[in-house]
Amino acid sequence: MTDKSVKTSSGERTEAPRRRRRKEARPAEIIAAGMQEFALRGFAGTRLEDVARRAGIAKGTIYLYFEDKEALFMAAVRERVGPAILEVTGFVDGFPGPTRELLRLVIPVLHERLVQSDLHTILRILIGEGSTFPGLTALYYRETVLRGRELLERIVARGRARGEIREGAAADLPLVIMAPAIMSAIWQMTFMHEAPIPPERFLAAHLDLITEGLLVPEARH
Amino acid sequence: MTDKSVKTSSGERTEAPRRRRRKEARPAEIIAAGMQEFALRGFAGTRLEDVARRAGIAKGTIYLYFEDKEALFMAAVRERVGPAILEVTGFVDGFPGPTRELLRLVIPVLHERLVQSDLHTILRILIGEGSTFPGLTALYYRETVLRGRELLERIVARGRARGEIREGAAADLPLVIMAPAIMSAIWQMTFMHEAPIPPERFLAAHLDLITEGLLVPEARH
DNA sequence: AGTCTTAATGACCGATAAGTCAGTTAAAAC
DNA sequence: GTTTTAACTGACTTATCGGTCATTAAGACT
Repeated sequence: MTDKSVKTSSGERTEAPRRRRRKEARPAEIIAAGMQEFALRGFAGTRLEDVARRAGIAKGTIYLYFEDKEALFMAAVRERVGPAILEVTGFVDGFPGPTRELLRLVIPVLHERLVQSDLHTILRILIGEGSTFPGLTALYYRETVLRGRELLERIVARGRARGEIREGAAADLPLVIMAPAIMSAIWQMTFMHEAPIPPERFLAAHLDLITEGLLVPEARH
Repeated sequence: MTDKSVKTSSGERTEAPRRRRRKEARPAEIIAAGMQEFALRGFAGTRLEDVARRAGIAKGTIYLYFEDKEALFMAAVRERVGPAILEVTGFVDGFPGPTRELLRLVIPVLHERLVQSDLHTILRILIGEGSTFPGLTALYYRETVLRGRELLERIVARGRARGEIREGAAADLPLVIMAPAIMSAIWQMTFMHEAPIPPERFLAAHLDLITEGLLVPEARH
C-alpha cells in the first residue's frame, strides 16, 4: 500500500523495494540476531519481535526458517559448539615441549574460547535455563565440555608419561584444571559490575596455580 | 458452599475446616515453597500457582504477604544469604595452626555451603537471570561473595605473615581459591546427569591443588 | 449464640509474547 | 510483457500467568 503510493506519486523507478528475498542468507542472519538477544536476555527473556527487528525482518519470517523459538536457539547452539576445542586438541598432539609450556599455551586459549565466544552465553543459559531444554545439556556436554575434558586428560596423561605431572587428586580429575577459567567467565558475566576483575588477572592466577599445583617440583620452572 | 453442604447433610462436627488462618507461619512457608520451585525452574519459569500449591494455599494468598513475584524471590534470597560465611570467618580468626590445616578445614565447609544450601540456587538464578533483578546481584555480591572474598584474603594475609604462602599471581587474587568449589557447584547443577562426578572428587582435587599450588614448599606437608 | 475482624479463597481480568495465516509483492519462469 | 511461485509481512489469535478483588469463613470476643 505505502509502496504503491510512493511509486504512483513520485514516479521514481530507482527506489529500493521495501523487502528483499534473501533466502540463502536469512537463517544465518536470524541466528546471529538471535544469539545477540539470547546473550542479553537469556532464552525466556528473549522476544522474537526483538530478534526479528535486529535481523531487519518481520517476526513471521522467523517461522519460515525455524519451527519455533526453541528450534532457533538449538540451531544457534549447534552452529557454535564443536569447533571451539578441536583446534586446540590438534595443537596439543603436536606439541614437542615440556608440560609447563604446554599448559602456558593452552590455558590462555581456553580462557579466550570461554569468555569471548558465544560459548559463555550458551553456558549461561544452560546453567540458568537448562532444564527447559532436555537435549541441550547433553549436546553442549558432548560437543564442548567432554572435548575439553578429554583434552585436559590428554595433557595430564602426556605429562605423566614424561614424569612432569605430580600424582594426586588434582591429576586424577584433570577437569579441575579449567576451574579458574570457568570462574573467570562467570565473574565477567555476573559480577563484573559489582567488582571488576579483568580476565587477565584470573588468567595469571590460573597459570600460577596450575603450574605450581599440578607439576612435580623439577618441572615447575 | 461445599463445606456448608457437607456440614448440613452429614451433621459431622469433627471435619477439618477447608482453610486455616495461620498468619504468623505463612511467610516462611511460602518462601520455602518458593525456594523449591525456583530451584527447579528458575525465576521466570516458576509459576506462583505451583508455589501456592506446594505451600498448600491459594495463589491469591501469596499477595497477602508479598507484593509480587519478585518480592517473594528477594525475600527468599535475603533470608538465605548472609549467615553462610560469617561463622567461618569467626573460625578462621581464632585458628592457631598452620595455613595448610586451616585451608583443609575451611575449603570443605565452603564446598558444603555452596553445593548443599540454597546459595547455589540463588547463584544459578543470578547467572542465568540476574539482569532481571538490578539489585539482586549487588545484594548477593555484598552478602555472600564479598564476604567469601574477604575471608580468603584474610587467610592469605595470615599465611603470608607466617611465611607459609608463596608469592605469585594466585596469592594476589585469593578469590581464585574458590574456583574448584564454584566448578563443583555448577557441575552438580548442570552436568551431573551427563557425567556424574561426586562433589567429594572435586573437593579432593581442590584441596590437593590449593595446598600444592598456593603454599611455599616447606608448608605443604 | 451473635458479631466483628481479617486471613484466605478462587474466579476473573488483562498484559504479554509465541505462533498463525491471509494478503502483499519480489523475483523467477514462461 | 504476463503469470506463477514463494519469500515476506504484520495484524490477529490464543494460551499463559501474574496480579486483582468480591466473597467466604476462621477465630476472637462478648
